[in-house]
Amino acid sequence: MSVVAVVGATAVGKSEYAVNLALEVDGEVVNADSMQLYRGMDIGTAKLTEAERRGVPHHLLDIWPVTRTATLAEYQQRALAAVDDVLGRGKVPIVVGGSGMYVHSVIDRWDIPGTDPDLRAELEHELATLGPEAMHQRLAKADPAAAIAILPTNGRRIVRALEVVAMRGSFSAQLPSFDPNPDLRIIGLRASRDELDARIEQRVDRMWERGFVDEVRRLEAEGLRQGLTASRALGYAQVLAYLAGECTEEQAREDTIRATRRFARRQESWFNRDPRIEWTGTPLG
RNA sequence: GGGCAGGUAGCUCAGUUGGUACGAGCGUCCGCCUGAAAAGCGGAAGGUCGGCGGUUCGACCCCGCCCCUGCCCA
Repeated sequence: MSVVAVVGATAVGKSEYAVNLALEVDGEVVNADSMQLYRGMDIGTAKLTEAERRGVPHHLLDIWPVTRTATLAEYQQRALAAVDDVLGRGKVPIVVGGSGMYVHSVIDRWDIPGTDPDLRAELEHELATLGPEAMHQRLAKADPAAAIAILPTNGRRIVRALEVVAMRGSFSAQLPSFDPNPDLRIIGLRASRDELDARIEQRVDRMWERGFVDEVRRLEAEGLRQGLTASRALGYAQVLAYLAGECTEEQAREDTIRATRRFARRQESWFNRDPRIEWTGTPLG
């Protein structure tokens, strides 16, 4: 095997599974979790501690400050470099994460158009003033196929489509292709709904026990609130709301559990589409 | 014991001057996803409108009694 990916819903046990696998096959972990990319976001992202990594090298953890806006193009570039580096040393890259798109950007080597900050800002502004319908109509003229694939209510995706149209002339709205690559194995971890929900609740409780609120407070001082991507992370967004006096701490905790559950459902529905995934139950632990 | 407010979807609440519940948000379920994705978005399922009786052609909306909740007065 040349590349392995470990995917699945949050809190299902991917990180631990990956370490075991790495020890078994002489592999190294390449992170594909969009939020573990951020420095200082440890408790809330359930980042493995140094000890828990048991000597297995982990790549792409803590590479960005919380103020940095994540871009998939940049992540992909670094992740592919990490994968190639691991392969070059004769080890097995194990791509681990619950961010479906991040995982696929690596294992399927998508061609990503990148982003133009000025153009993006302009389109965002137009979206705010004109509304999504008007923007959707414009997209319909520029790239009819894209307009059909994107709902008129989904402002964010309309903006991105218009951005790509401006940069590349068209936004090919095609379904992601799952190339069957014999050198690639994708392992999907899965647990029953009840078990997963219980694990999520446990994880959030443990976050609080370990001082999650203080972690958020610390990151807030480092500019977390201004970070476009990081400030929206599960748990962090809720605690920021609490710190701003918008809700009680207990509400923040409950909201975090709820939002995480919802996220897990979305992850399941995302990964269910990929026929290459070899599903397996969670190993005990 | 008396007064007031309220009992409508799993939760919080709208609503109908009596004519098939127009519901909303949240939750739940299902799905989308070409990249800010732990984000964004779409669809669906859920209601004997507290109970019983009465008035009426017809009541969730009117009347009576009862039950429950909260507040106030004794």
